[in-house]
Amino acid sequence: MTDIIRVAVAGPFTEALDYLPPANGPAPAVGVRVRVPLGRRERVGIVTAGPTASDLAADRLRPIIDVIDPTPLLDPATMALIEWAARYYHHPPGEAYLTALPTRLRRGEPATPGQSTAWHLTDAGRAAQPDARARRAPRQRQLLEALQRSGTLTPVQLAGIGGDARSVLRRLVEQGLAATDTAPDYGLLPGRADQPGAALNDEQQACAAAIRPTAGHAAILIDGVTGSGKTEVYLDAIARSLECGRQVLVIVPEIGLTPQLVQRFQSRLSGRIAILHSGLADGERLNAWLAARAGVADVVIGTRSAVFVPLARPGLIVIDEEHDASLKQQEGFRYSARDLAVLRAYRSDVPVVLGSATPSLESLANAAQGRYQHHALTRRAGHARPPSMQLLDMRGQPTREGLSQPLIDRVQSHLDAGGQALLFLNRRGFAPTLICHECGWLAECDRCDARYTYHRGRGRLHCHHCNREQRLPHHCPSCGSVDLRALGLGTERIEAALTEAFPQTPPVRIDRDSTRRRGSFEQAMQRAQTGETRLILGTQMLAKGHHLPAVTLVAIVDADQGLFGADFRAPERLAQQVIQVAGRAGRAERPGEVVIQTHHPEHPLLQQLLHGGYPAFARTALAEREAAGLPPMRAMALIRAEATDRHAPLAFLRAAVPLAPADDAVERLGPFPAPMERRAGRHRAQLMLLADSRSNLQAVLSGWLPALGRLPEARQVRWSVDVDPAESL
DNA sequence: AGCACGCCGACT
DNA sequence: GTCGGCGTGCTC
Repeated sequence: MTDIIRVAVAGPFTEALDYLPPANGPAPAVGVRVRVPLGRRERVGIVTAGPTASDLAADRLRPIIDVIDPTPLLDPATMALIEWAARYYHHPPGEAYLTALPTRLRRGEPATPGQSTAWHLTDAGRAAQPDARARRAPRQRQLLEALQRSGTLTPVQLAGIGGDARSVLRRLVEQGLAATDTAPDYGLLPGRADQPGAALNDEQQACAAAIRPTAGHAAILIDGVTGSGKTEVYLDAIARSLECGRQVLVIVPEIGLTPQLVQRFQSRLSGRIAILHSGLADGERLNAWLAARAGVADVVIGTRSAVFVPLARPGLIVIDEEHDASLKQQEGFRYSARDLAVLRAYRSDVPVVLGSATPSLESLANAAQGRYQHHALTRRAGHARPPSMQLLDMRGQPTREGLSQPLIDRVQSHLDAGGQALLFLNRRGFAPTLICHECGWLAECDRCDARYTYHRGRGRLHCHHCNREQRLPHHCPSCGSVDLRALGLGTERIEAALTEAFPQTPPVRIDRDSTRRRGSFEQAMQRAQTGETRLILGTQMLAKGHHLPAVTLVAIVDADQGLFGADFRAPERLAQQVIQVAGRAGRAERPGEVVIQTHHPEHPLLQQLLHGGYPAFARTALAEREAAGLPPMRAMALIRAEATDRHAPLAFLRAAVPLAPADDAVERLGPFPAPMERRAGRHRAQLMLLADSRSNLQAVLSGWLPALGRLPEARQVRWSVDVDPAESL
């Protein structure tokens, strides 16, 4: 038996691979990156164990090519978290390790931060008498004084001085008065702590008091209505953590990591802040990651993947908008940043805070079972009162492009009273369907089982599922009629209807189409926030975060689409959307009003929301999930398969069923075709597993999945497992 | 996932 | 006679 090193490399391997130690030099430590041969290629991998014995025949072993890191890149806790996640989500560990690393480290580049030049005075420079300086050119004098004042000058500070400071400095260096050195530059943002926080009310105080940075692990769910000041509680807890010398990790949904949020953190906290999100340049991302790992950053604000960032001195983890589906990766390594953050906090023995105005049913169930502390923030900050909510029965109502007369009247009266109105419709484009009035032909995408959405502004048909676009046909391809009509509602159409109904008050539309240009979202929001525009309409994008204090009316244009979704989570999503959008209204002095257009005013979900708000809805929804045997009461996993061939996905899943380990504790549903069977030219099917316990589910998956890859049918499909799926479509 | 090998169709 | 299509199989 030869001593080998285990190395996790990207590829379809369920385990790390065995390698001989490098020919020249000692065995690399666990946690360092190495370059290894794999087939004809060379790969970067992470050492996960060794030296140890191999089960493999010696003649199949190849040596490590070289060792990249002098010291471990990943600490044991981070490695254990990634290993655990790879097993739990049944994803190859090598891929899990590499997705946890910034691109540059993945490619094997050195783990060193950016460098910046800094200038300082030499002894000669310091010794130069003030009067001697006085004889110098004014620019030189200015820089000498600046160097004297601040000790060193960095490029950022130089930019503040202006002019061609660099060439003046070069002169000073030539004269021996100044010298350069290089210093690591992690590109961190300074916390300025120059704004006082609002005093916490008693609810916020009780909640903040429960977050004790040095008292070990606790999971705290902050269930706070919009405007109740969750962020103030986070900031209070973060500041106390920083005072204890601990780092804080804040995880936010992709869309939540806005400059405004960063600004707010900077203005309220001291210490250095690192930002981690997908929009960063490779170098910036590497710097932020290294700063977190080195303990140079005190606060790390990041999206999903930041849950894996190593921390030198972890003290607190915050997950904002914990209900948000974007915290679950939807392809490849399908991990939940929220769930992993809770596990990580537990293992690091630090508190974790989960905040939302509309907590996921998962988190509410955890709270009910005593695993999380549950803190409700029921009062809005300042004098803002909760909005009143009202259903508008659409049945039999005449409508103008989807707007009922009562809704138009409400909008008018709010505008008359000097308020702003916000209309929410979660469907962009002009209309979701284009139909031939002569023969009934529908404009359908030829790659998806879906209809084209008609975008009038662009004069095109657009499939929202595969992004295929087409010019608008002049006449029906089936019968030749020119009477093609738009059926149904989209934001463009509402915009047109509003423009006509309120000619004096031009609306601003905020959706992915209208905000495609860089900065146009901020611009539109600006117009809404300053009151320059008093009619605001849009999608999803409106529901998140931004304060619109002058909005007094919020209208949900069409609640019906969310009531009968195929996904069992559709009602939860609708409720969250309604509450989040409603939360935009009446945040200032004026009371807000929320109206919901529906053809199903008697629907229990709407009735619950209306009379008991989100908590009442959640109670009912949890009872329904319990009765139906669905998450969060039971654990779920999906096995998905897709292929260009129509029959292959179902054939694969049917072949898979008999290989499943017998276990009565795990219920199997399907296989069945996905609700939208064909998408982007691929046919899709799935098989659902439900179990009373996660460990039963895991046992079945572990005993089953390895056999699936060996099925001949597996070669015809792309298949994947999704543990705790966020969408079961 | 890559990247080879290998065994059948249309081309300089 | 080759160039190249993508089915099949392997990587420690």
